[in-house]
Amino acid sequence: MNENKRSHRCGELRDSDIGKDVTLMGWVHTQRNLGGCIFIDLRDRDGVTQIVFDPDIAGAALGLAAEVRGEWVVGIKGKVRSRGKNANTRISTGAIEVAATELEILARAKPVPFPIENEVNASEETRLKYRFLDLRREKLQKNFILRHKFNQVVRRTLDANGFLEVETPFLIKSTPEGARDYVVPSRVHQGKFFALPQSPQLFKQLLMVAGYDRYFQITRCFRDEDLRAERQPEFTQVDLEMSFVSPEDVQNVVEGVLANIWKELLDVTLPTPFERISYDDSMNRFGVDAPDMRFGLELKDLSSVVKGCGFKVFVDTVANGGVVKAVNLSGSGEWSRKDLEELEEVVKPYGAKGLAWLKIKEDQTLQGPIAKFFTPDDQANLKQALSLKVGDTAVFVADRLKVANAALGNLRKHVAKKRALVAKDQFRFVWVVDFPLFDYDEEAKRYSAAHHPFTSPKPEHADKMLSDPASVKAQAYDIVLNGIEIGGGSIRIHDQALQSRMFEAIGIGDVEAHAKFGYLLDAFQFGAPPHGGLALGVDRIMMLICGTDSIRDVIAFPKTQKQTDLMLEAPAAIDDAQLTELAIKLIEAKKA
RNA sequence: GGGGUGGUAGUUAAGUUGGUUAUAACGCCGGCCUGUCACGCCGGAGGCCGCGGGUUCGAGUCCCGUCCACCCCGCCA
Repeated sequence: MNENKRSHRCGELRDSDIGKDVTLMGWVHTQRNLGGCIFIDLRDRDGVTQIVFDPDIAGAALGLAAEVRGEWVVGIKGKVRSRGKNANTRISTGAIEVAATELEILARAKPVPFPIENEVNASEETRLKYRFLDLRREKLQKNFILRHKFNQVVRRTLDANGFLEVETPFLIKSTPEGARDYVVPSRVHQGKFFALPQSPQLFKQLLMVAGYDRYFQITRCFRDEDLRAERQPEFTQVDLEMSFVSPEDVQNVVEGVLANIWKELLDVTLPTPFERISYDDSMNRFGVDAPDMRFGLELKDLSSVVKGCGFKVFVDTVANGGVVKAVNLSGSGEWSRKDLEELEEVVKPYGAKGLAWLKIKEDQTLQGPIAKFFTPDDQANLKQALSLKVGDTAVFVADRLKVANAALGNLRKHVAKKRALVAKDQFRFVWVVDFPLFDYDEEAKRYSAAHHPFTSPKPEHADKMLSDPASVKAQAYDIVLNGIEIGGGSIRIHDQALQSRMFEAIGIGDVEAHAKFGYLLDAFQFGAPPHGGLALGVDRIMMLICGTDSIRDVIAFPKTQKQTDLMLEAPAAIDDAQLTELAIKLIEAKKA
């Protein structure tokens, strides 16, 4: 075994290989010493093969095999033979075993802190500290094999569509809008800082100006915001941009990419084109801008129905400009008082002050704490508006529109999950289109860009940008899968005058705009083609493909919720010499 | 920044109204065992009960603070 060469991988041998002399190398998954003979399950990322050390043929290797422990790295030579009726049907190589004649210990291993098995027993903390061991688990290896394939399909498909892969810089300039930037000090220019890109947005637009029509990149983006189960401080996007296109052109390309991915990774044929829903419809019917349309439980606005009823909370809310929205929970089973109290807890984090409910009794009358406030006429109207039948339960939130939508929109997702209303392996893609161009920032008392400030308004709305910003729709679109936003994009502004008007609308003056984005505005003076694009969130898509709830299962070396790396113990202090070189002095440095 | 859940042996967990020597499983170490595949059987070692205070005759258990992990809200153009 001097050459360190394998003849096969550990998932490869079949009964057609019986009789062959083979060399396998890998990790000792388990060792079973029966006294006379010893079995070793040898593992690599390809699979597991049973090695048997038979005293009749193993010779000196038998004694060595007795010493071997879990996760040692070994090489073995031997002959493939049938396991006959001892075959193991649970592994791909189960029909055969290798009768070893030689064993070489390539690396010993300390006892591992947790077993290398698919069923995760160890805590997240332990797993992250020993990430290189966690990554040995078959489940994670499968995820990263799929992620590799994802990248291959993206590159192949976009290449076939005439896209060029171009790399853009990581050390760039901090921008005022958007998320918090990660910042890198400059040694050469003391007191000045680079920022890491939140996305390659401006570069891809400059590439369009440069004539590199149809650009793409699979690239890292950095945002210094707090984490969630589906959010990491550095994450990966498939970023793409095209010139001389409509939103539909971009959407077609993206549908083609996603269809190829689902076909090749999951053998699922996606029906195209995907469904489309307007932002307004999505908010009205589902309460959120990323609707999960795999199940019903749609929201209904009952403001006009209840504005004259006897329930003061509803009446006052509507009179003060709020809304009363409701969801008929029919089709999700019986709801006890205790269940409904739990739902109230679901809704509270979104600012809802309470969750009213009504049930329809056998005799068609309403039951519930608020039932007495409704006249027979009101009751009839409610029943009709919510399509309430005997046995149904409806829940109500009365609040500002934003709160009512968020509360009930997330409640319906919660109910669907809890009551298992969604069939497994269902993929419902939908385009959400006609987003508003602006958001009103209630704290700053001004409008800000809903998507980003380079998003083009719908042409017919462009003249209302300053006079009636709230009504302006953007040529912006998100792609949503099963209620999760997996990508978004827009047609961009390519006209310098329009771009200036956009900055004006969001309160960025000429001077500031030129200071921050001068290079883009300059570029627009030298022949900018109409262009648009989109970015896909690779990590979130991989979560859905791999069927996991944690983004850490699809990122090889992820960070904790507090943005640390438990394996590297990063971030870490740097020494004084480095600080001096950067001309940085720490103030009130929190002791690590 | 706020809310919630958790932290006890290498790992995962149990630990009663505060009360003698803190349990179990897996793993680890030693012994036996020739068809196992979660091998089996016998024996053994292994503890800063996250950390720091406090209450108490006495704290894994009660109180205060703090650190870490996870989930959620805010935040994420």
